[in-house]
Amino acid sequence: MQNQIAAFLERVEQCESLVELNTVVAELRHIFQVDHVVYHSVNSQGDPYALATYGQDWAEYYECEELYRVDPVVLGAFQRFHPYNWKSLDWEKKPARRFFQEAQDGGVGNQGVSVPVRGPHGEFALFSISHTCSDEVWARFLDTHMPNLLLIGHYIHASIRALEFPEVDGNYIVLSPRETDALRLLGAGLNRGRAAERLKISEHTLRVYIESARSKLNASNTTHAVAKAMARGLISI
Amino acid sequence: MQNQIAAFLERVEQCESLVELNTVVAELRHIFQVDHVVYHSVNSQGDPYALATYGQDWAEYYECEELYRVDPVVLGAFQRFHPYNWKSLDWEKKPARRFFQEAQDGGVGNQGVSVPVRGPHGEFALFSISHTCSDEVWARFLDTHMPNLLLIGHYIHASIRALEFPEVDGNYIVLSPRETDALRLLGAGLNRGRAAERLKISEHTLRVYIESARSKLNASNTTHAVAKAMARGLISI
DNA sequence: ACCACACTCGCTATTTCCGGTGAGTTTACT
DNA sequence: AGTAAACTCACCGGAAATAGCGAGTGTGGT
Repeated sequence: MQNQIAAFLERVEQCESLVELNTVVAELRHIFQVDHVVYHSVNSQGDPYALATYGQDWAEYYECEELYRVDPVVLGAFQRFHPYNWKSLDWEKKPARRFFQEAQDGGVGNQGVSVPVRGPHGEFALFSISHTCSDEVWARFLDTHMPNLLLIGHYIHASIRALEFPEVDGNYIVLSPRETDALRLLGAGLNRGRAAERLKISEHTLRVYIESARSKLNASNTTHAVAKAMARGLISI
Repeated sequence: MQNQIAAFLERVEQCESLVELNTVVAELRHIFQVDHVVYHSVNSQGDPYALATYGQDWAEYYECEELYRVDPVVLGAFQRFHPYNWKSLDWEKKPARRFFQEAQDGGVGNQGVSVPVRGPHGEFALFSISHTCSDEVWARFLDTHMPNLLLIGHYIHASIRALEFPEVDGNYIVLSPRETDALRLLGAGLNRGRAAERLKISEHTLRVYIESARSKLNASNTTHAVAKAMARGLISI
């Protein structure tokens, strides 16, 4: 089994198109003997991408009704780090119960597990597996495969990133150390006065850095500059 | 070997204190037969945490001189997702070359690999392993252990989170749709007037959203709020 | 039925930021 | 050895954001 998974990861890594990736990922159903496998970006914008083995009816219904706003799996993803069993989520609320029923009818299955995947540039995606079985069988499955799921989710994400951004270094922007310092402190909530104090320079000098960073980043104001710098991975707060 | 690693992951998961975790992680040196193992949070705020087997001299020097500002390993981490070989970084610039030399003298080793780890709440950490050996030997090591390193980094992070925040749901932040809209537009460079126009609401109403988002995020100003929201994956520009 | 919260609107004073114009020293690449 | 870029400092007027006081509606959960 572990060999099968290692081979699968390698295949994912070597995919040369999203279509190919799609078919490779769908094969996981056979490897794990489960009903469905899903990878989709949760992020509101950027690269909306979904790759699912669900029936088209359910997928379309989910999309049209914007069920991600109600789906406990998605909502729970924001606060979790490790792969989590769907059973551990809060299904008590009325909309959640309704959603669960509809998902069942849509063929999703009564058991599921999801892996949150966070990338640079704020990408956020979910890799999930769902199945129909008893709690005991499912618990055993999770016990064996939690680490594998984490790996698979990350490898799929990495592959998609590689396919979508082949030339990462094409439009590189380099901020000087002082510019970086300035944006980092501003992003951390300091105003110009305090940031200048912290860097032991005059506020005027600090302003020069902000403005040069702003012009490099083609940003219209400080907030924009900080946001762009974060999105490009030039700073982190 | 894979059994050893599975056992290690389990031990990490069951650690009941940071001290214990520290010793457990240090044992990785023996499992992998490498010089050093490091886990440290890169984030400026939140929970500055470091766990390293480096000599104290180097660690203190690094800290005092703020070498993270120059360290290509840290700078490269911001835009990477997958574990990356230190050799793949840009060591051409003068400060980088100097840093490399100093790190060598500090006993870090000439080879290394790092795993970026991103959590909810905007945590960002690096798990790294360094060693002294030839490129060929190192390449073989990476070939075998890349997936393991990813797992280990994530499990350590999860363990630290569990120890530091036993009550995960205490400090979770949810922005309302309008608050999200507001921060996204501000992060995209619009000023309040234009953002309000875009959302077809009065500027005053927009201001209310900004302030409620600011208070939820515990941010001192708009820039801070946008930065925090981005770091947490609540918005993306 | 009530409470909490999301959504919508307005005014004023104070603080902070933006844009434009300067100049001088040191460091680094070619 | 020359050029480019980073780093440091200063002034001023106008634009924008923050802080402080408000009020009213609609929805969802206990």
